Amino acid sequence: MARHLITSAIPYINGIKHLGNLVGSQLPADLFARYQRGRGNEVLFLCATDEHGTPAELAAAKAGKPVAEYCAEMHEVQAEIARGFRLSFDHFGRSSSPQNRVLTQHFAGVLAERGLIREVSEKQMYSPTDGRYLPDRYIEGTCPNCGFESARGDQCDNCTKQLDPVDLINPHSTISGATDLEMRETKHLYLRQSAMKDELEAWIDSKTDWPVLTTSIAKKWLNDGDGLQDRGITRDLDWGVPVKKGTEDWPGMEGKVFYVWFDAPIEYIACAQEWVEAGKGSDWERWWLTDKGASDVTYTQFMGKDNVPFHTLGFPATILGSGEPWKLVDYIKSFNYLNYEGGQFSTSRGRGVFMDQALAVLPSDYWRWWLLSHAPESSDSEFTWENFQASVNKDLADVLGNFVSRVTKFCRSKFGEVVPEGGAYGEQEAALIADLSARLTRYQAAMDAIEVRKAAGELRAIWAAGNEYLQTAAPWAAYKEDPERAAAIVRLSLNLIRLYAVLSAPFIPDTSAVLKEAMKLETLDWPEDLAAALEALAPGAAFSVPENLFRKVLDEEREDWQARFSGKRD
RNA sequence: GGCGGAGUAGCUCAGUUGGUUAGAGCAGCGGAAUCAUAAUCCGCGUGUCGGGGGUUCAAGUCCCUCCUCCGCUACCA
Repeated sequence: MARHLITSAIPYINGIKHLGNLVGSQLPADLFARYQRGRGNEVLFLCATDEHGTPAELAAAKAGKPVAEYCAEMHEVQAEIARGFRLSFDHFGRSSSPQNRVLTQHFAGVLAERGLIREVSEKQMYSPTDGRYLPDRYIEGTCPNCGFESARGDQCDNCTKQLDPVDLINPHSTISGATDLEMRETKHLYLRQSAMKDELEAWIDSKTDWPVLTTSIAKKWLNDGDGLQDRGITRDLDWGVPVKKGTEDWPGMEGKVFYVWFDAPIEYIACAQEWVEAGKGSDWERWWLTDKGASDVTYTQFMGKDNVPFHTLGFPATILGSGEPWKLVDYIKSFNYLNYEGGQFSTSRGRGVFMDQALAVLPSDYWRWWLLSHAPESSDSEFTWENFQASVNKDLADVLGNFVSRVTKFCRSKFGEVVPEGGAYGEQEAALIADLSARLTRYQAAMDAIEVRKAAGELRAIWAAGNEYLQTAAPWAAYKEDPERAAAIVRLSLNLIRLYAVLSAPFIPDTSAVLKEAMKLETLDWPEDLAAALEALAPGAAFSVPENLFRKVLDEEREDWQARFSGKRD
């Protein structure tokens, strides 16, 4: 039995994520986790909230709450929404956990011992009014290049010139508007990624099967300009993991915390510890330490393209630099962005559909199906309400839902709610089984390779094959001349429903559960032999006709939602 | 500006290492069927493969150039 460690990029704590965020990491990760479990493999699927950093502090302040309290509440909000989307995390942790604090400090200590951390004294913009150092993007002023008045400290949005906050004319804090900004000398720790450039590059070069999106971004950072740069891993903030060298204090670093991008990936490991702490598992080391049983683990990470540099370079530098036997990622699946109705999803402007809103409008399976079957794998893709309506109505209601409906209702009217006896599978059935066997092989190959859209296409074709078969076999016609023949056709068709319950589970778990219930199945065993799988439901077995699996999205609803989500969420 | 991704049928997208008449789903048109959520099934595509130039017996696929969209650009995460 293969063992799969699967992690999704951890969503930031300050608010509810939109569908683009969902389809870029958590949802495909869940698809893969469910598939691997379905195949009978051992899976540890982890995710968490990323809770540290300036935006969390500011969001808490805006909400008028202590940051720890704010994060605890928002974590629960995100966890509830994740449950709503049926994201099957084995544990949904928190980067602010005690486990992550200890582990982050441990890594910093080990890296320091191995000479991979250097101290740098630098000047940072400080705002006495705000009582904090300001990251570049929280400073605005007039662009010295083009005169644009709302240029940010890192880059001018008007002329795109890259800036340093000190270049700005009349700089002010975007938090308070304060203009009494001053440069202060402060000391920070840098991870010497440059010293590991060759090792990282060799490792990346060995990953010839990774998506080009992943490797091209990694190589760009490795070779851009002067090559891979060292990265600051500490910040002058209150909220975060206090800087320590293992368990020892770090002279000169009092009052500072680690940078979120240092501690966030480490949470992947800490989350496994939290999983044990929560009583859900007993041995995290066999997933994470190669000398404690993790050498046979396949580790797959899922993320949006903006996260790629940190997962291909930063976190591996931490792992490799430690010299300890931590499990390194085997495959990085990265995604492009999902756009919304001709533009971008916008958290700040409330443009697009957010996870909580999506669930309020339709059951999660509708969203899971559309998002996964349109996953932005090769390029950015686009959500439109018209496409969404057409796709879910056709694929879910017409192709899958109606198949289940016509088969179960026909059987009930002619044979009762029981798998009919009599007749035998013949040529048409053999042809169907051959066709489905080929499709199943392709479906599995696509899922193994995490080719999400291709897998969705194969699954849809498997559903459609049921309708094609039924149309050709025409049990309603056969019944008049040869009821036994009709019985065999219906028996096979009912077995198809059982097959669909199994194969569809990774994409649409709730619907799969409804079918499992209706067919009165004990388990959802993956079909190793298709011919045998289509005789699993024996003559005489009882079933029940389920309610229609999917209702259709109406034109009026679509228009209503189109208007409601075009901007400004309450 | 630099780097990366993309530009293929009305729409959403496939198109391995260049190789026969460029594909799928949806929409549209025609037909069949009537078990079913008017749901299904079958048939129907002359598309300057963003523009131009080049290499080649052969290019959507390789090279050059230009145009458009998107992302990243290291202190947002």
